[in-house]
Amino acid sequence: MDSPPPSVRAKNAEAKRDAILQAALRLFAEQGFHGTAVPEVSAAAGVGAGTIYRYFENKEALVNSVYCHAKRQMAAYLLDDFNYTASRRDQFHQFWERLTRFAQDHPVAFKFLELQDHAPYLDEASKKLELSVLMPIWNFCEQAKAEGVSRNIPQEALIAMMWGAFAGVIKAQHLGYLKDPQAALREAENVCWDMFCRPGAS
Amino acid sequence: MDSPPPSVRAKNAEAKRDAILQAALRLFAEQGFHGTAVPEVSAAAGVGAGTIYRYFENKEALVNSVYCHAKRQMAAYLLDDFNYTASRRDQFHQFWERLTRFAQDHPVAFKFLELQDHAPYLDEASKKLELSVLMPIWNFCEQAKAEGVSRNIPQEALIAMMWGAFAGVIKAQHLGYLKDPQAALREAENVCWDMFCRPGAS
DNA sequence: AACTACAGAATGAATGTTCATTCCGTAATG
DNA sequence: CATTACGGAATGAACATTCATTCTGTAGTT
Repeated sequence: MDSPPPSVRAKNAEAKRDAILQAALRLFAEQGFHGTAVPEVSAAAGVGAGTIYRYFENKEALVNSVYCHAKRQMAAYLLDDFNYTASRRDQFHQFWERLTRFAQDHPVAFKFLELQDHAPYLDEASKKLELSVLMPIWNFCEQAKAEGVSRNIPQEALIAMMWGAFAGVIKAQHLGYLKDPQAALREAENVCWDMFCRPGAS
Repeated sequence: MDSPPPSVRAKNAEAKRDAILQAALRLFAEQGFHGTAVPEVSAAAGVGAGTIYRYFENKEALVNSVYCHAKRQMAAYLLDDFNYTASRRDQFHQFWERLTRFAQDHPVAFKFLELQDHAPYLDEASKKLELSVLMPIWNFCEQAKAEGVSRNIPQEALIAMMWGAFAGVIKAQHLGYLKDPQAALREAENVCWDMFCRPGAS
């Protein structure tokens, strides 16, 4: 609708907003929401304390913006150009490979999202976005189950376990527990697939 | 050494200490460390604000006491009278059944432990206790691997995934996502066993 | 047994600190 | 020159912790 002259102002504003979001992401991921002071964020972003309130209504709005930004990024990695016609195993591989790549490219964002999961200060917009990542995985599991590809147990439990296992390896990697993270992640895919599919089926 | 008369005083003191620990456990589990105010804890425990500081040096010492208490409880569930002579599969079943029972009997403690995992304010005593739970699981996995029972992938990754999967189901249960939690937990054991052991081996 | 005096446990108002948010003088923009 | 954005000191609320005081169980006295 409006775009003719991306004035110097607008450019700076966007850059400043991004700096704040990035600093907040890092600090919230490291110290949690309540453990991070707003002036701490402003200092890390290289702006004045008051400036944050020009871009975000308050601390809660800030954390929700960070959350939505990170979640949208994750959703993009997961879904952009996804090939829904591939075999179940290949779709699983796509999911795995995409989530892995997101976690590698944006480790801080991944940690942040895990930490703030289901936090009471997340608003409707954040919760709605949460679903946008879950839905395609849910549908995939439902279809795989209907086809008899996956185990015949409640999807809720299966999804919870697979996500938990995935998040577990990533966390172990971040903590430096894995000698060869790349290899571990590759093997983890097979482990999770065996978890997912019927025993006996390869 | 000293035990003759557990005087009224000593009884009251122990009861009060327990009330504080229990209130703190619940609030920290629900709102996190930084999200919980000390006077909030004292109110929930039914004692004065100052009383907390008669029993704990400060807020950090309090959260560490809560952590150690909960972790010791978990360790007791996991290890007391464990039968190390059983088959690998039966040992696995013991671990699973014991952890499950702990999570059912003490859901708040389990949530607390998951939430405070690797928090920067945990002291040496807490970190040491952490190991006491991990060690026997670690040894079990090492032996199973040596015998060719488990998958031939790094234990660190396997343990991280199994713990993640277990914590995932429990979390799903707490969030009310599972229609039949008991059944889900029973099936989850098999899923995790398949995760653990060589593909093809039953 | 009834009474008194004492030690130390409990209390919550008071204290100093930290934090989220606001305000205003200054600088940059158009 | 008029507007808008900025930084960071200022503000007031909330917090962790302290401390002067009250309360309570215990031991000693009659």
